[in-house]
Amino acid sequence: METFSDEALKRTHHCGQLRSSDIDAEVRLAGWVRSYRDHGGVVFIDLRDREGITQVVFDPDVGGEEMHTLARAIRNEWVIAVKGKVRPRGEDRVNPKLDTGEIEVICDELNVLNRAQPVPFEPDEYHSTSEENRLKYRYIDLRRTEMTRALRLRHQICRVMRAALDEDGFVEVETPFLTKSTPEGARDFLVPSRMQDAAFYALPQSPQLFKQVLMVGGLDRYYQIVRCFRDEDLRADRQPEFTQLDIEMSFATEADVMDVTNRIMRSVCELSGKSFPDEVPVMSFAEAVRRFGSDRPDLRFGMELIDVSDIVKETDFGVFTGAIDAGGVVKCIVVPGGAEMTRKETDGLAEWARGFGAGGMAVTKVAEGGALETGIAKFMAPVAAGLIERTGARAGDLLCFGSDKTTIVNRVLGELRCKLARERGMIDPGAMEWLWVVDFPLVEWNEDENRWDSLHHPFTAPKVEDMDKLDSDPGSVRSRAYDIVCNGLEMGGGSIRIHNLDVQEQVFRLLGISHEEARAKFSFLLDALSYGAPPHGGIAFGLDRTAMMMIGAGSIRDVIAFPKTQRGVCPLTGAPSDVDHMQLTELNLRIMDEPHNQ
RNA sequence: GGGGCUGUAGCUCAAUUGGUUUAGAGUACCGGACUGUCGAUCCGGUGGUUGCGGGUUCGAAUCCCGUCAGCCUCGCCA
Repeated sequence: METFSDEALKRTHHCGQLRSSDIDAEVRLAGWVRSYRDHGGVVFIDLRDREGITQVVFDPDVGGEEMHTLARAIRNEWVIAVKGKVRPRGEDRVNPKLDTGEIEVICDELNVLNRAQPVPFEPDEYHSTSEENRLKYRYIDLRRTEMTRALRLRHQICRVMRAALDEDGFVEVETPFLTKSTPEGARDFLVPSRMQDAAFYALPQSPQLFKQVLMVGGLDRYYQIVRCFRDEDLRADRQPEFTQLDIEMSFATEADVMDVTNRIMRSVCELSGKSFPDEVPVMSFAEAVRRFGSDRPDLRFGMELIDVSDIVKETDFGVFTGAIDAGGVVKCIVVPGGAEMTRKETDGLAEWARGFGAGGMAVTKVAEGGALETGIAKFMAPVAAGLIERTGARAGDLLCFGSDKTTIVNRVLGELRCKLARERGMIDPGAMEWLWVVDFPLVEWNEDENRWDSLHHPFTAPKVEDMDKLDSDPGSVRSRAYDIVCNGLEMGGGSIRIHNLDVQEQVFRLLGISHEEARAKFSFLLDALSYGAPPHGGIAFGLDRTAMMMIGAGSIRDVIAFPKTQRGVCPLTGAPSDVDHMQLTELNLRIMDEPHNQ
């Protein structure tokens, strides 16, 4: 083991700090060896810490033979501490790639703090490796400036969020992780109780009920940067544990929550050098779905969905007329310059559309003079002029049609416009298009279970003016929910909550939750509502997604220090793993089907 | 659970589409040379169950089947 004095660790500067103005200063640096260049006589080492890189020179004439011999043995990723003098490099030796490139440190005292085995990959900008390796050796991956930058920006984001909320009188309160399983929503992670046989805690999917109880408790304004847990399949933007900025406020309306949110996101964007509008546009759910086929529309490009049902029903094209007769719609999008797509490509769209439950994808191209050609051109010929006028399509454009039930058409064309925008380079990489989506339906019909499900959650308040339809026409009742969307990603969502016990019980009835079930699952909330609950509402943001967007990362794994793989495995620790038999016994648990998991 | 892509030295990739290749190169690592490099350079060397298991074939990294892992995605995620 290497020995060194405490003095060796007393850094005077970090590795990204020294400049020409520091020349002749006596300094101590410590860090990791990024590369070494041994010239036999003089040795150069690039020393890296989280702040940057400084070149250190080992010259036997300055530091002595013993130091020089030790310096020659140094390898990549060893941890060393040096003492020396800052000196200029001379004009022809300046390294413009480094912030510290005008100077170097000529070492007179070298301490090897720790050696390193050859690393599985080198954490510099010239090498890459599989994400699997990066996660397994995360401690090496984290040395990369890109990762350091991501984690530090994430920290800054949290900091400005806290600052903005603190300024507005919000109080950060912690809520339990060992809590009660909730009936709806995602699958819970369960934690067996040792003290109570056959009883389980659940890790919270969100602190929803606790924050409402805090409002009843008079906290008035609460927030928390908090971990949430959902046992569902993973995606690029979904981890089984993820972080939310969770907010709740009393005596608040939709506008109040949206104001606070806008202020926070503006600070976060300012910090990250991203744009945030003075006024965030607000769009109803119905309009978003009608025009963009999505409740989280990406406004960085056009290609809106255009209803052409009334035009094409005059044709003899059975696919369209059949869909309309069955109560569906025909809509289309105009792909600018899309006529250049090949037959193979447009056929590929039809195949792709089937993946979303559509029968296919009809296309046709706009030629010079407004004529249609290829695809379904001959069927559309009689209404070509009407289509051109309605859609505003120009020569060289491609028309893509969806015909089916309204929900399927919106879905397919909504996905299609995003896919084409991506693939055809129609997205300005620097654009940030923020949007509030409001007036969501309170419930949606669940075909499989034959019942109404909450769109948001069961505690979302219905709009006062729609209350009278709660029993007669639940599907048309709008809720007091709102989502904030950026570039087609849902960044956060919330609602004004139900604060009245009668209304809450009415909504439970609508959702098919019996009085007994409601008492069993949420008696604490129902009791709380009956003891003087103030009107209140709030919102929750995906912090990981926010950080991902601000850093421009492709996956939330890049802004999480220790993320899990798609199968929920942590490559670093190997979790999840089997446990000692004694631990199971203590919990009164037995593995039922051992081979199932092998 | 379904669909797609990927898997070859520690790492990043080749291997003329089944055939003189003992599966190569760069980098890392080991040894040597070198007092101004900066992704140092030069010389030499170690390093392989081609993810794993079957099969087809005179012959498989290459074709087929199965399986495992990673990524993307549908379902799922109030």
